[in-house]
Parts: sequence; structure tokens; C-alpha cells
Amino acid sequence: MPELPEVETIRRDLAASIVGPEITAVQLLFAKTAKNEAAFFVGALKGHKILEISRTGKLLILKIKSKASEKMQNYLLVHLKMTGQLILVKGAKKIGGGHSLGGNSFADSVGGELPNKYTRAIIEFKGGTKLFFNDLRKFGYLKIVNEEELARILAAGYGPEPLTPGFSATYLAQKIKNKKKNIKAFLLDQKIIAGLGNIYVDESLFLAGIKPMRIATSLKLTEIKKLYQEINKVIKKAIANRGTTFNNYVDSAGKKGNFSHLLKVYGRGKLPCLKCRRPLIKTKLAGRGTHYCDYCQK
DNA sequence: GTGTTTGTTATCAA
DNA sequence: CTTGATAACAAACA
Repeated sequence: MPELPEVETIRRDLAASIVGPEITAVQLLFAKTAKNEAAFFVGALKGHKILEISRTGKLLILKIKSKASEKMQNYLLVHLKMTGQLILVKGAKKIGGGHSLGGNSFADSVGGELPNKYTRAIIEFKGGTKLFFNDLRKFGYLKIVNEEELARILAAGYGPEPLTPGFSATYLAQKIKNKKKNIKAFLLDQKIIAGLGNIYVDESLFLAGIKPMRIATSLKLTEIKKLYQEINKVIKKAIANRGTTFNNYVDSAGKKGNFSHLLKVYGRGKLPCLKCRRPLIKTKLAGRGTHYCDYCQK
């Protein structure tokens, strides 16, 4: 379940490796993974280079360098949804004639050779580096869009991100006004805040001491301020720890995130609350598994 | 066989 | 019209 910290971890790793070299081949193993017609999709990538990699919320945005003859500026969007993975396998480098690559770290958590049965697409770069898009449940997608389409998608679907100037306690308070839905559903809405998912919403609400089923408008200004701060803190800390691996998230090297053992409530079922030792509660809210402490969260 | 898992969208209801 | 709540999707596992 990659959310903002996990996608950001992937973005940083990929930026260091696949910005620059020419794309030499594209394989689409499951047609519906690409949201464009297959021939167009392959053609838009093959022979081109990636100029830069950015991210909005959970959406990765790879800027594609157009050929001189093309005027259109294209972008490759990558959304991992629930089970998507981007795994980078670097081409064999000749280092002073010695043996090059060490053990493949991805083999440990990804479990062996790539492509595997969940590999939906492969992008190959000059020099032999390969990028594997794996997606067990086929929710994730790759899509080529032009400048206008990208702008439209971002404007329509994504609010400000945590840790950016557009996201402030004032902004939160303004958006909460007249919202009658519960605070959990509110925080999951990407148009309000881009990048939070089930894990970090549960964590933020615990850290802020607010019950997830509270109606948004019922939050007092002090609670909103606290919530704002805790969202920023938990996202920052999760990025610093390369994200959370709960089910099958791994970074582009196939390694798990380190934030998993720093989770306070998510996935801790009936285990004792780390603050008050009373058993945590797991229920369903906004259609999602929801974890909280009935005593510590008001 | 049943119930879970979640990001996003589609659909329906108020 | 707006807003909110819920189903649907996909596939695998306990």
C-alpha cells in the first residue's frame, strides 16, 4: 500500500538511476496496465529519455524528453495503487575488469528472478538497466499524457501535499468547514490532501488524539492545529525511514521500508495501546480497516 | 467457501 | 445542485 512516503522513496531512487539513459525497449506483458493503446504507449517511450521524475501525492510523473521532430511534451504517469512495485535491476557495469554486481537485494523480498508472474511491463535502458512494473492485483497503471492532460489531472484530483506551503492549519480549518463526513474519510480524500492513505491517516489521528469517526466539523481549532502538525511529522518521519512495508511494498531495490515497526496503531489489531496499554480497537470506517485507541483518542 | 486487504472511481441516495 | 456513503474493481491468502 504505497502512500506518499513510499512513492517518494521510489521517486528518489529512480531519479538517481533512470534519468538520462535512452529507453531501448518496452515490453507490455499485460495490455490493460497501460492506459493508452499499446503501440502508442511503446512508441512514446522507445528511443526517448526521462528528463526528470516528480510526484504528486501517490502519483509518479516521469517527464519524457521528446525527439526533436516532436513538439508534444509527454509524461509517463505511474500509479501503484495497492500492490504495484517498480523494481530496478541495474545493468552489469564493468568496473575495472573485476566482478561487478553484488548480491541482488531485491531477491530477498521480491522473491527471485524477474520478470515474475506479476510483472506487467518492462522498460529497458541503454546500458542494460531494466525497470520492472509488477502488480499482483492489476489496479496500478502506466499512462502517457501530454502537458494539458497532466495539468487537468493534477488540478482535478489533487490538493496540496503535507510538508508544502499550500498545506497549513489554516487550510485544513478552511476545508473542514461544513464538512459533515467523518475525519478519516476527509483525510483520505486526495482532493483535500494529496498523499495520505489508510496507514498514515490512522497514524496521524492517533498521534493527534482524535477518534477517526469524529465528524470533521466537530474538531476544535486546537485539534485541527495538532492534526496538521502530526500529519507533517509522521509523513516526514516515514520518508526518512523509507516508508512502511505492510503487505508487499518494496522500494526500487526490492527492499522493505523501515517505518513498519514505528507504526503506533495501524495493523496492531487488539494489541495494547503504546500509550495507555489498553487494547486497541479495529473496526471498519469509510470502507477501510480502521485502528484506534478508544481511550487516548477523543 | 468466507472474509480480508485498499486507491480510486462509479453509482446511488439524501 | 451538492454532498456523502457505499459498491465495485482486482487477486490472493488465512
